[in-house]
Amino acid sequence: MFKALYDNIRKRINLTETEFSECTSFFKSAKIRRKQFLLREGEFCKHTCFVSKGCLRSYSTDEKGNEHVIQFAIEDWWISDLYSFLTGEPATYNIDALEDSDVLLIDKNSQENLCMEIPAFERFFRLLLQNNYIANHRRITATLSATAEKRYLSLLATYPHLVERLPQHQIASYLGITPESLSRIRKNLLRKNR
Amino acid sequence: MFKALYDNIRKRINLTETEFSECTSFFKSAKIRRKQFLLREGEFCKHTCFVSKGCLRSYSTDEKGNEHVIQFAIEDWWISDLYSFLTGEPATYNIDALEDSDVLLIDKNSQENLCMEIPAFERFFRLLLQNNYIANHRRITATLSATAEKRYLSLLATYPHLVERLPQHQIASYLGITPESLSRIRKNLLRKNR
DNA sequence: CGATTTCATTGATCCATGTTAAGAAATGCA
DNA sequence: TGCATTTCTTAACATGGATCAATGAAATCG
Repeated sequence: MFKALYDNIRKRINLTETEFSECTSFFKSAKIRRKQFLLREGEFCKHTCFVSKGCLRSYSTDEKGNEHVIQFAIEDWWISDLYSFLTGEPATYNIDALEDSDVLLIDKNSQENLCMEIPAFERFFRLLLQNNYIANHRRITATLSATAEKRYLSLLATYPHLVERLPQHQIASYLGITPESLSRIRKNLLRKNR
Repeated sequence: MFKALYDNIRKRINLTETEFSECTSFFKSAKIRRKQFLLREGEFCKHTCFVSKGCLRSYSTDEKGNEHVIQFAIEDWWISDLYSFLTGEPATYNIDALEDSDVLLIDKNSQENLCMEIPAFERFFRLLLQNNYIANHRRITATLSATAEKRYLSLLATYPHLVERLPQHQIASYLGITPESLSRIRKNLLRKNR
């Protein structure tokens, strides 16, 4: 079960086998069934979460009750409300499962202890933070300068498997448009390609 | 000249007078005249910048040549391409001055040395990072869920002085709309308030 | 100071996306 | 298996914001 985590970590830092088996004790594993919540808006985000199977998403809800997907996380991805996790403020996002999922959770204390024990993890978690940063960054630039169609194409190019795997209205929500609009955009693209 | 910096730092961490005068030596001061650049897309962002007088902005340019303002920084604000600064990748933003400005610059090495010398600065820079994080976060949520009018009102409520001080087309660019649209939105709001 | 550029406003028109509503297809569940 | 729910598509219409063009006002510069 920890194999996926090991591979994920090794993509970013070097660890001996021994160090890795040490590190696993800082994580707890959990199952989250479809539609179950890992975090609700207003709660405190205590964990950073690694997805070893399934798919989670984070999203916010506006006054009209519309959901806006912030991030998807399938196998080999990390997810959390990093802002709440870092600051200790209440979460502004919800995190729930779109599919029955297996996850590994590490809480703030464990994260700090792990960094004490194996300093390479300082770097690892900093890199996770940076990735998150980059993602936000890209998203802001994309929303400011690209049409929905372009953003869809870019998502499709970067994560084709995601687009195939998830319901279209979730993708639409991520892109910041309605399911109807996405449906139209797709139809249009088909027409163009013929 | 360092008074503004001192006040800014003291808002976040406690420093003795001695520590502060030590810390000033890590910064270099500079003047940036209106329309001059502090950073251009593609260069490496080597500095974090504190504005003690004037106003800077960061912005990206899309394929059509349109500018999209990412952030404004007037007196008492910090600005940089944090992503480039952190990762060492080339900058994706430009930073230039909207008014003749006085700034204090600290480069990456100095920042690290400063943290070694006065560990409280670890916390300080982490807080700057978090602020940036929060700003991005708010921006994403706002663009996903609020109309241009609402975003304008919210900017006006949070930073009224900014909106008064800057040319309207810069505000429009920050909001992700054209100057014409902003002009109409304002006209509309006036009508509503009468 | 006048000349030039930048900025803000307005109107006309266009287009992308939202809204509402309905039905079809797929999926889940009893 | 069959009914209920979820998902996707389509269409008609509404709307926010973009684009284009023109004008006047304000700021900047030589």
